[in-house]
Amino acid sequence: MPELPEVETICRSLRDATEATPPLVGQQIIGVRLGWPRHVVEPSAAGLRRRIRGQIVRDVNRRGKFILVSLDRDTLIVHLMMSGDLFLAPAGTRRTPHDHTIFRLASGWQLRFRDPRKFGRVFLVADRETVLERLGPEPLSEGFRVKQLELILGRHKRALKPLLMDQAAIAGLGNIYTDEALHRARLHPLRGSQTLGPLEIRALWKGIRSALRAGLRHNGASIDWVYRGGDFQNHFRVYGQEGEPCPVCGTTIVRSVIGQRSTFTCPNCQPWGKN
DNA sequence: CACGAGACCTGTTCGC
DNA sequence: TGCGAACAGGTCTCGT
Repeated sequence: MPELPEVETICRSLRDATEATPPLVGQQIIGVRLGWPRHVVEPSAAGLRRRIRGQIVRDVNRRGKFILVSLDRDTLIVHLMMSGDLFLAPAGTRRTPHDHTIFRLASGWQLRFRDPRKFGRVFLVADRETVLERLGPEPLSEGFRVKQLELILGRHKRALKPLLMDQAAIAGLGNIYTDEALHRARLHPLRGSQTLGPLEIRALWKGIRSALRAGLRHNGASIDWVYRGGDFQNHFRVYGQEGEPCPVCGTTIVRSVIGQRSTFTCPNCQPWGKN
């Protein structure tokens, strides 16, 4: 479930109290259960258990697709990968077989990392930059200007789609939002990054931001059995819409495979070969 | 440097 | 109904 809007939505839900759950900020971690120790990249499982005990959550933020839980001395970093979810639950609540990593809180609540496919990752580090240093810019930040996108596109000689999904180029885009952004920009995913004209670069910049903002407005997308909450899946223009009419021109959306990922395009709005 | 294939995992859905 | 294949929001590593 996790691209930038879904991860951001989860961060907000953890940071802020709701009628159902307390805020994570201010809570003290008193223990950890590691049902799938391979989730932990660093330090060792034993090191994580020892170091995290007693630390209080000071803030919850996001960088790219990473969730950053600021503690007194360290930062707990979680990457949800394909199937992860991070949420608060009362200690008494029954846990599913996929609630592998559980942080026990002094309040009696638990921070649970549920991850059926077990691809997710957990870090506990003093310097978060050791994990985040390779990430590209935040596409929704103030500083992300058309000029910066132009530089990124020009630095490489790659197809647009794999470049946009490269977290070192731009942080936060995944398979869904890349397709949605390219459709908004009316660009084919296989266009060479260095072949775009000024108007196309501006259109791509707008497309990226508007696709992400739309996702955020709907609290992200909930597709499979994973994730709850969001309903952006009901507003996809091309992703998963093979055989359906393009909402812009009515042409039938087609599916192809690019970089081993399903890719959805409108052949009319995003022509290939004719430009 | 750019790209494709394979690995890492489990669950759901689709076709026969 | 049953069973295997295909597929899933991500990233890493290896070979060309």
